[in-house]
Amino acid sequence: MPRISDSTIHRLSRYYRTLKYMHDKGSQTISSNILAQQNDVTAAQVRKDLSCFGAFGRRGLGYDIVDLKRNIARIMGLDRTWKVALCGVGNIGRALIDYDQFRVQGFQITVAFDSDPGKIGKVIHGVVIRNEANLERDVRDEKVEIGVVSVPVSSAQSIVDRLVAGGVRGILNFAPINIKVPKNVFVRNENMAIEIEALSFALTNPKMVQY
Amino acid sequence: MPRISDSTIHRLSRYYRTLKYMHDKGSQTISSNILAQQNDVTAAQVRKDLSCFGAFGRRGLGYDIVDLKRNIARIMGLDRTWKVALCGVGNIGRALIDYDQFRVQGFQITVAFDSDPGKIGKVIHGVVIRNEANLERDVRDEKVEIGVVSVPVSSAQSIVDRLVAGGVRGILNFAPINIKVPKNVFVRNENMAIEIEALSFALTNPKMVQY
DNA sequence: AATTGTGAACCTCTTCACAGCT
DNA sequence: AGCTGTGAAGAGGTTCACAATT
Repeated sequence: MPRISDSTIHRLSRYYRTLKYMHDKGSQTISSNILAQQNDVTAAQVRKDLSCFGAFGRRGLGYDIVDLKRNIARIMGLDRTWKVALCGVGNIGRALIDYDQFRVQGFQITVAFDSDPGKIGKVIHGVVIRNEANLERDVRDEKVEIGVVSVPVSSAQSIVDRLVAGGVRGILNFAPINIKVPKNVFVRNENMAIEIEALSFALTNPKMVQY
Repeated sequence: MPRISDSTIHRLSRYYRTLKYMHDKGSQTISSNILAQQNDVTAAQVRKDLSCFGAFGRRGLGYDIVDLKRNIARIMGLDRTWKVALCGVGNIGRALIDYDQFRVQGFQITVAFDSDPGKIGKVIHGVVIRNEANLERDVRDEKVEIGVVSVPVSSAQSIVDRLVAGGVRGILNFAPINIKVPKNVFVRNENMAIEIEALSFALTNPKMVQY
C-alpha cells in the first residue's frame, strides 16, 4: 500500500473545499489548472495528488465537479459522520463546540468534558458539559472515535491517556506540548502559536523565506 | 541568503517551547538527542536546523539552555513585542483575544474590529471592539504589523485587502479560503478543519499513513 | 485544441557518518 | 568518552514533458 504524504492529504482538503465552492457557484467541470490556481500549487501537483487514488478526470475535458467532490469525500472519510469528544471547555473549547467547519463536515461534538465543577451541567450550543471524572466510561458508551484536547498543558497528557483508554483512535491536540500515544492512535497537532511565530520569523528574516 | 524551509521554522518553534519548559524545570544544558526525543525528530535534524543560523553548542557538552533559548528567540523575532489587529470577534476571535500562547510570546492584540453594531464598543479581556469602518486608519495609527483574520469566508478577502492598505505586513488567516495578498505581505493559514480532516483520512486509510 | 495521467528528471529535505572539539 | 557541526548519501516530494484521450 503506497504511503500518502501529509502535504498531499492537506492539499486534498483544500481541493475539496474549492470543489464545494465551485459547485455552489454552479460550475459543472473544472480543470487541474483552475484547481491549482485556486490553491497556489501547480496543475501537475493537482494531477499527481489525485493520481494516488485513481483516474478521476477525462482527457481534454477536465474533472466533473460533483464526481470528484464525491470521490475526495470518500477517500478522506468525509462521506460519513464522526463522533467527537471535546475535552476542556475554555476559550478554545467553547469556540470549537460551535465551529461550523467541524459540523458541516460531519464532525459531531457529542460529548464535552471539563474539570471545573462550575461548568459541569451547563449547556453550550446544545452540548452538556460533563464531569471529567467519568470520561473513559462516557467516551466508550458514546462510541466516540475522535478526541479534541483543549485543556491546559499540565493536564493534556493525562487527558490523552484517558481518551485512549476510552477507545478513541484519533486525537486533535490544541495543547502546545508533544503528547505521547500508543502506536495505533493518530495525533494531529493544532498549535496556533506556531503559525504566528512563523509569521514573526518571516517578518524578521524576509530574505530567508520566499514571499 | 540561504532559504529556510517551513519545516525548519516550525521545528524551531517547537524546540523553543521545549527549551522554555526545560529551563523552568531547572536544567542548565541539553543535548541534541534530548531535544530531538522531546519533539519526535532525529538528533541530526535538530543539529541541522540549528546549523542554519550558527553554531550554538559545545562539542562534548551540548547546548546551554538559556543561551540557545535566547538565540532562537532572536532568530525568530520573539525577543520583542508585535502589535496585532484582530478582525472578527466571533467564537474564534474571542478565544484568540485571551489566548495565553499569543500574549506570553509578545503578540499583543492592541485593536479588535467587528462589523456587528451590537459588539462595537464592548470590551473583551481589556480590548475595545472597534467599528470596522475605520479599520485602515486605526491599523495605521496604531502601527499594527500583524493582522489576524477570523471573519466569515465571505468577507475575508476584503478585510485582508483593508489590513494591507493599513500597512500590515503579516496575516494570520483563520478563514477557510485562499486569500490573495501583494508579494511583500506574508500569510500563514490556520485552518482547523484541515487537521481534523487529516485525522479522518488517517482513520479511514490507516495503511496509507505512518503511525 | 484541450486536458489528463504518468515516467523521468529534478530538487529539496532528512539521515548518515565521521572529523573535530571539550 | 561524549557530543556537535557538516559534507555526502539517501529518501521523498515536485515539476517537466509528452503520450493518450476526448
